[in-house]
Amino acid sequence: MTLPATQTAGGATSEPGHHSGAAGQSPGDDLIELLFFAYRDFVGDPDRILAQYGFGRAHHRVLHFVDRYPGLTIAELLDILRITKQSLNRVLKDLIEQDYIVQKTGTSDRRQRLLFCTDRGTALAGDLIRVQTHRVTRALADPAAVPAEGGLDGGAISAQNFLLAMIEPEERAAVRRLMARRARSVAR
Amino acid sequence: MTLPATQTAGGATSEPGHHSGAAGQSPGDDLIELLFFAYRDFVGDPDRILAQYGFGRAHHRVLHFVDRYPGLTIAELLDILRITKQSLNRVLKDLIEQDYIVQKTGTSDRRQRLLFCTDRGTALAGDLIRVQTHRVTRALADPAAVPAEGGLDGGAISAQNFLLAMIEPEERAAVRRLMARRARSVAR
DNA sequence: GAAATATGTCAACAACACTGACATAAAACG
DNA sequence: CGTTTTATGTCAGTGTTGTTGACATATTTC
Repeated sequence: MTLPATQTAGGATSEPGHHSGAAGQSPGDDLIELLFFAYRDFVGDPDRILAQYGFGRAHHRVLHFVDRYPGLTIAELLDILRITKQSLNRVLKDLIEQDYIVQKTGTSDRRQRLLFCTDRGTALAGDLIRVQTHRVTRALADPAAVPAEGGLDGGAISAQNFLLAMIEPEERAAVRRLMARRARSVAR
Repeated sequence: MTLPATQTAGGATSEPGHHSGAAGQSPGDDLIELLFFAYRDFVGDPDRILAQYGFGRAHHRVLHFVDRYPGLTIAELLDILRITKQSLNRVLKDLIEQDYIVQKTGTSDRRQRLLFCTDRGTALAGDLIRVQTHRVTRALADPAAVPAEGGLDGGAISAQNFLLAMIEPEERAAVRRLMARRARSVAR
C-alpha cells in the first residue's frame, strides 16, 4: 500500500445531514476498517499455500473444520459454514477424491457421513493452521500497543491493537496513515 | 447453529505426527475460528441491506471507502482493496450509473479521477456503517467477558472476548459449544 | 517528442456462492 | 408395516466477484 497525502478537488456533492459522509465518528469506527484489513491479510497466508495445491478458500474452510472437529457430519458443516450443500459438495468432492478427507458411515445413524482427515489432510491442515497461528501469536505479542489519545474505552484499545497487529507489518504504516487521513478531515 | 454432542465412528485414519489433527493446541488457536465466525456475521448485516439495492459486497467496500475518504483516486482504491482495475470498474460503474458515486477530474493531475459520494451514496453508506458500528459498539460494551481458565495471555483474552461478542448473540452458545468440543478432545 | 503514468475497456475464464428440482437410503412414527 | 421425515447426493442453470491479457486514451514527465 502506498497512499499519498490528502488532496481535494471541487468538493463533494454531499452536504451535512444524517450521516454526512466521512463524519459521524463513533467509538470503534476504526474497528470496522481494521477488521477488513486484518481479515484480508489473515486469509492471505493460507491462500498462497492453497494455490499450490489447486485449492481455494472454500477448500480451506472445509479442511480446517474437519481437521479440528473430526467426525463432523455434513449437516454440522453446513451449519458452520452457512453455505448450501451444493456448494459444499463441490469442494468436498475435490478433497475426498484427492485423498485429503474420508467419509465414514455413522454408527448410530447410518444416514450420516462422518468426516475425517487422512494423513495428507492433517498435514495440509497443519501447514495452514501454522501460518495463521503464527500471525495471531505475533499479533498477541506485538508491542505496537500505542494507547489511543482519548480515554480508555474498555477493551476498545486492545481490540484495535490486536487487529492492527494482525495486518501485514509492511502495510501497517499505510493503514495508519489512511485512517489518520480520515481523523484529520473529521477534526476539521 | 445447532450442533449436537460429540460422536465417533471407526476412528480417523490420522496418526500422531507433526500436527496430529485436532491436537497441537496453541494459545490463540481459538482466535482463528473466532475471526471466521465474527467476520461471517460482521459482513452479514450489510449483505442483507445491499441485497435490497441489488448490490453486493464489492459494491459495499467501494462505497464505504469512498464515503470515509472522499477524494480517493482509482489507484488508491485499488491499493486498499487489492483487486484488479477490471474488477473495480465493474462495480464502480454500477455505483456511478445509479448515482451513488461521482468522479471529478483531479486539479493538480488531470489524469486522476477523484471519487466522491453523492447524497444517495452518503445515505446508503451511512445505513451500512450504522449496522456495523452497532455490532462493534455492542461487542465492546458486552459484559460476556468470561476470563479464560488459564493464565493471562496479555491481550489474548480481550481479543477473544471481542471477537466472540461480535458473533450474532443467538449463535454464540453454539460456537462456544463447538469450540468446547475441540477442547475436550484435546484434553483427552 | 518520447516515455511513463492514470485510467478505461473488451474478452475470456475461474472460484464460489445461489436456486430449484429430483433421487436414494435410513430412521422415525403411527 | 407402511408412510413420512431426515440426511445426503446430484443435475442444471445462474450471478457475483475475482483473475489474466491485450489494447486505447489522455496527461504528465523527462
